Amino acid sequence: MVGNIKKGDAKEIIETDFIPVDYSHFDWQEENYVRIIGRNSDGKRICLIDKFEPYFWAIFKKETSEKKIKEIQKNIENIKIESENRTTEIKKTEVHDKHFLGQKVKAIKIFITNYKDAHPVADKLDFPEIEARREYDIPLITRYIIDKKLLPLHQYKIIGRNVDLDFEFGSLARVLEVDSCLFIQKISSIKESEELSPKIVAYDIEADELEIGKGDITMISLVSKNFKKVLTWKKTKSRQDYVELCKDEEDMLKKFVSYVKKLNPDMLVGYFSDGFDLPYLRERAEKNKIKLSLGLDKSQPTFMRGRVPSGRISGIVHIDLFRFIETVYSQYLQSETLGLNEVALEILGEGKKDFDKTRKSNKIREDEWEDYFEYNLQDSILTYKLAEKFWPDMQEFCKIIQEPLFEITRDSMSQLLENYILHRLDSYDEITDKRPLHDEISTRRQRKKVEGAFVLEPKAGLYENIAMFDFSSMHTSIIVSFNISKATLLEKPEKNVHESPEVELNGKKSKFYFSKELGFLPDMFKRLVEKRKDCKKEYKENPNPVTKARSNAFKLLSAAVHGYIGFFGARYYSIESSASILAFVRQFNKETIEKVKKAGHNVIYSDTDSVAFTMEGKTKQQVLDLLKKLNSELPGMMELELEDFYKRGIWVTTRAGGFGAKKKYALIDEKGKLKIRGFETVRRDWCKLARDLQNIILQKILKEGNEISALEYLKEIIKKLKERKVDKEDILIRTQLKKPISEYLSITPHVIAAKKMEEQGIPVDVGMLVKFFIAETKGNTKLVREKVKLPDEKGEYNLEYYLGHQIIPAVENIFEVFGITKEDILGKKQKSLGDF
DNA sequence: GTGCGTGCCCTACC
DNA sequence: ACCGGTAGGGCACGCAC
Repeated sequence: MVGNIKKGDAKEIIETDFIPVDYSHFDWQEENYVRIIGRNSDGKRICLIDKFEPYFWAIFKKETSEKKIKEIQKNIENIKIESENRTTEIKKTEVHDKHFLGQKVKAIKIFITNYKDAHPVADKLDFPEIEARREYDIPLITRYIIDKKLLPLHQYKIIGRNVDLDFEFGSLARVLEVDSCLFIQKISSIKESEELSPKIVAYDIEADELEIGKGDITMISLVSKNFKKVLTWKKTKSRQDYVELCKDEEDMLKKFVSYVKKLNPDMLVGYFSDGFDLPYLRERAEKNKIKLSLGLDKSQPTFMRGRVPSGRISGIVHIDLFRFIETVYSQYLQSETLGLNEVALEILGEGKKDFDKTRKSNKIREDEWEDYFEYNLQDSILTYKLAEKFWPDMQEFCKIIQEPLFEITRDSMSQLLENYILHRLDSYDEITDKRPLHDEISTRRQRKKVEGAFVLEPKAGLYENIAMFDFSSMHTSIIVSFNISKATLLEKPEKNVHESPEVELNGKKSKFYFSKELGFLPDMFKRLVEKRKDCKKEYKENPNPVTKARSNAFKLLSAAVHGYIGFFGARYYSIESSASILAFVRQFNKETIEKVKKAGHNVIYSDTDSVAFTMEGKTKQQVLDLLKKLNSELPGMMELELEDFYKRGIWVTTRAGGFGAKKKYALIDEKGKLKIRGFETVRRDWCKLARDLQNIILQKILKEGNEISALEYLKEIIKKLKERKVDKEDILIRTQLKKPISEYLSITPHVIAAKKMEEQGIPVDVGMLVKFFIAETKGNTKLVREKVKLPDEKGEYNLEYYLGHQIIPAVENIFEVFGITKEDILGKKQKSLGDF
């Protein structure tokens, strides 16, 4: 179905299929245009250009008369703003019946020449009849996608005319490295559409200094399908054919650009590349006085400021895979850090090559460079493989959220959800509410915390035959069932409305009321949760990477709803809603506990949306019947599910008060699979020795139902510790550095470790995991921090510390359940370290 | 000088 | 600035005795 795609033949009409990948906008003759880069099914790279007509809304107060509206419309049409180099005028206006926050309103759609004029024009509209001005803060591309329905990664049929490269859009279209450039005339959807098979290129650099641009870049690796390359200027013999020797750094940078052009990727993927590789390349290009013209329009990468700067390459989607994995996948990863090595090991079963690159390159021996190249190449190989692995996830998020790949791989969860909402408001005829400004954000941030969920204190002990119920998507199903949102919140109680339990907000106790007329957000969230259920079912029936990714995307979005409503940066923030939702959460949780008790069970534990209880001799069927009964009593779309049946479970006391410890338990299911929550086993800031020990002890106790062999095992480990046979790796403590060293008020062991690293010239970054161990020291110091040593420092581990502060604390409360005390473990008579 | 409460800090659960 | 409330627990520190 593809026409004869070639550049030239100005104005010729072309028809082609097309999948949008990269979106940007530009100004020409003071007007806004959108430029979309994508592919057709022949793999040709096509650029589409479309006109964008910017507009925003002015919403009238309820009682405004038709006459007054017409009058104001005229006034608005006459607005002119003179600025230094141009005059801003209103192109046209239209009066529409719309909805705003669920209310029917009359609103004027105000079309302006240039998107940039939206704010100044909006500021001019100070008519008393105008209640609000909205949508001047919607990003241009978002608006374009919503209005034209040209969704990223969907396939379309496009009819367009060849752009006259000599006359239209200045040199913009002419310099573009694409197969064809069309001005859009018609977009139509395709029924049996194809998916994009993206061309991915992964890259990675090695540099002498970690500070951006400070040292030379010694090598750059590039990996794509059937392609691998390491570029370097280091003159050393290499037997590997993938190593290409460049004259100098400048030549290497130029070759990098030319290889990227030759490979012609849709996506250029790095790992941490927003924060390291791309800005480094850009800086070094500048130092070498050359242009890093990676863009399809030969432009250099640009960096948008944000929490982390985002590196954008015109026409090619630059993806920092780390950022995407961090938001959408980190909760599923066991890895303690999200570094390339650990993530790749867990997901691909393959890690980085072993190479000590902490040395400056002049310290690297001639014969070691070969390994360094291989190390560098491997990083790109891993990045490439991860990109392939996560492509279904990126694709599904992109299709569901309907924002471009560049955005969805960098957005936080609440931004993703907000974009999901923005792209669906059209079907409710809703005008989008505004993004909070600085003052509003600080007010929101200053408010007192609202009371959260309820957690039941467990009674410590070993339990047999346990069942657990939990509410599915509890917060979201409460929102839907009680129609909770900013727009459905009523100012005062009315007849026949939803009423929240009493909540305390800013020191005042009150109830909140929500209309029973279905709100657009509750309706949208209802669809979201239903979609989540459908996709979960789809995945179970047909498990594959795509259905898994889709199911996961809807799961994450459903789970983010409540957080979004209470998030200070949200357009649809509503603290009254958030407080009400949490009050309902507490109420339903407590009611469920009571009902389960009343049915004759012993409720052991409960946290937020779950209840764990013993079977008390009842059959599984009886428990399922109870579940059915409880469900029949729940309102709306609220639903209680069976989490699972468990053979045994253990709850312990807190170290401090001897109360039952919350958020800390271990269960074993009927297949022998363990579910461990909160214990040191799952905490990365405990040493491996203590964690592994605790894990095995929990396993033995839960499998066997008693402590006998667990105790034997413990004694073995203590013996091994005392004989100093424990590996160094197993006694390392890892703690994250959450802020710069200087900002710490209290100087803890991990801060000391970080300081030591700094002294040794090891780069210390915020967010890094600091590794250290507690060593035997001379003198009579009490402070742990004075015994801190870095992993490669000489010294014996501190026996007393590891016994008294790692091993014993990790198991003490577990054995206490069986009436075995610390003294029993260590030998009764000895005050210090007894021997067995 | 010890011992305990408190604040800081980190990390987990949901 | 990028979901937030609930919770456990280690370490340092300062006050009470």
